[in-house]
Amino acid sequence: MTITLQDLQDTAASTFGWDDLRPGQERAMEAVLEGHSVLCVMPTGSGKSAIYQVPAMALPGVAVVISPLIALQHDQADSINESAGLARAHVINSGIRKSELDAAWEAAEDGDESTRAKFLFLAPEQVARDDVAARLRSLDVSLVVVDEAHCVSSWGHDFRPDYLQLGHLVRELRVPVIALTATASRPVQKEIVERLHLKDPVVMAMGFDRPNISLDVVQHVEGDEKQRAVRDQVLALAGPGLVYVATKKAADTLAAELQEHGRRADAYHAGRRKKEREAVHEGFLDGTIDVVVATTAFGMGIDKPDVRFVIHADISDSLDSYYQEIGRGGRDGLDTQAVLHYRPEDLSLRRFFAAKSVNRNQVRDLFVLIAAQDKPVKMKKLKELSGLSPRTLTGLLNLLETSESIGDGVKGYRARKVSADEAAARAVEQAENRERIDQSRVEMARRYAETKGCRRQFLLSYFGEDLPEPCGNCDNCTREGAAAGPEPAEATPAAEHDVPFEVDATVEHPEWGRGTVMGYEEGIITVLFDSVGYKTLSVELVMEKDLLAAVPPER
DNA sequence: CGGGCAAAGCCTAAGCTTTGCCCGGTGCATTAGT
Repeated sequence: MTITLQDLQDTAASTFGWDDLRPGQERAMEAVLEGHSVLCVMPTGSGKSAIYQVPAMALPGVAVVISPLIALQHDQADSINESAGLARAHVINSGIRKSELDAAWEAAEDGDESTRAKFLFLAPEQVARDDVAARLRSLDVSLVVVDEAHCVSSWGHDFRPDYLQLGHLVRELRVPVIALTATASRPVQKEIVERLHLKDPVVMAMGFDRPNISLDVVQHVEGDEKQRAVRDQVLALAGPGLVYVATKKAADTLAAELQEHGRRADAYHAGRRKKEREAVHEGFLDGTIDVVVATTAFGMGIDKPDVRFVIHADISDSLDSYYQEIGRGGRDGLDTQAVLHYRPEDLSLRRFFAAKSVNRNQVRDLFVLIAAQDKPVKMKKLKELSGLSPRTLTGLLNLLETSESIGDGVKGYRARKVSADEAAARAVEQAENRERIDQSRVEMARRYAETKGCRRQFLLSYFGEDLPEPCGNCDNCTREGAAAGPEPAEATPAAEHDVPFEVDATVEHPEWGRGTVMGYEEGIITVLFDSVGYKTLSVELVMEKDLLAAVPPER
């Protein structure tokens, strides 16, 4: 039986009550029907979920949906089951009772297509289990969906290492993959495609610009004074809003202060009880809480259209994060404020978090252990043999695998022909690259905070997009004096066209190796180097000294 | 890396500065003990 676009439209209408599919949704679904994988970069609330829900419902098999937060999985499964009027979506995780777990698997294995489960929601940690992976392999799987796919790129070997193992599942199942995310710069998109082993994917990225969000940065010298400024600003602002802070303690303190001043505010961070977090989340959605003061814990899955301000009391760890956070404002298209309160000292905490170290001896020992096996060795066996914690083990395996010292573990890990010292060195190098890149992302956030040019041009250029004219909706564009007079700041308009390399071109630097041109801004070229991360160079200097060489694109 | 707190230091009693130390974000799963 061949499924047609018409079938999908029928399913969309009959099951979900969506009478019209948007062109972008149709294009993505068509690609899936043709057997292609799809990477969708679209803002929350733009109908991203439909892209997998409709085909999954129409196709005979089961869609395996990978999502980072169990709470989110339940919400999505519930909403599907409500639409379908039948339990077609099941959640599998450690908190589910045995009986329900059995029921979920049985529903997925059901021979009767009219009652068979259509969706299984799992976190990557589940997929990483050999028994779960084996059972998934035995199913008739129609699709693999990776929700919040940017996590594949941002959560490395130390936090949720199982995220990096998702590629194995994709390789084994050989079905179309739909990767969904709200924000992913070009390099992040590239990393998602590589990590998930997407072959020839259809990439659908909507423009990043959110012109209704005004961009401001307020510079501070003293910490106390910044704290007061943030508080006073929030007190003066109307409407639902978010305040991002760097630490849990700061979230509690500021929320309490706002409450004392009569604001309906509350704190959200991972240190609070589950019940409390849920209450804050719900209160924000239904309008009983106006201001949520949060750490990075708050964000994913929040779909509230009328957030009027997103204030950062502390700078984010990257512009990727920053853009994601302010992107939670103004989804309704109305005027919204994004204000960053900046102190250079705040960067130190971000640099601290970006610092990741790897124990060379530990990697070496693990490699020696794998090399000593006479046949490919499974995760479970390695856990016993090495005595390492699951997280450490997975993290080290990721490093050894991406640095190509061991095979991919799908049928067990096998050492390649390298010496143990070489393998350890490569793995350490791999981790150091990652750290340099993360540190350089912090550096780009600093440059954003300190730029004298149009903030939006800077941000969009970071995401590989060109905004030809200054936006007129950021502090640098509207500051007194900046707008007055004929093009005062734009002293070198001619240089704009005089760029040595296209955006996205591959270039080579004698010291930093290969990189990708990210964009231009005020006579500065930004290049993301594979091993050292973001670097900015003067265009004039690059041209004068021939600092960068063009690398022809790969065949 | 820097903020914040506690203890020590200063040098003559009560209060201020310096020194030393620890801590800091995201969530899954799992385990021990009620």
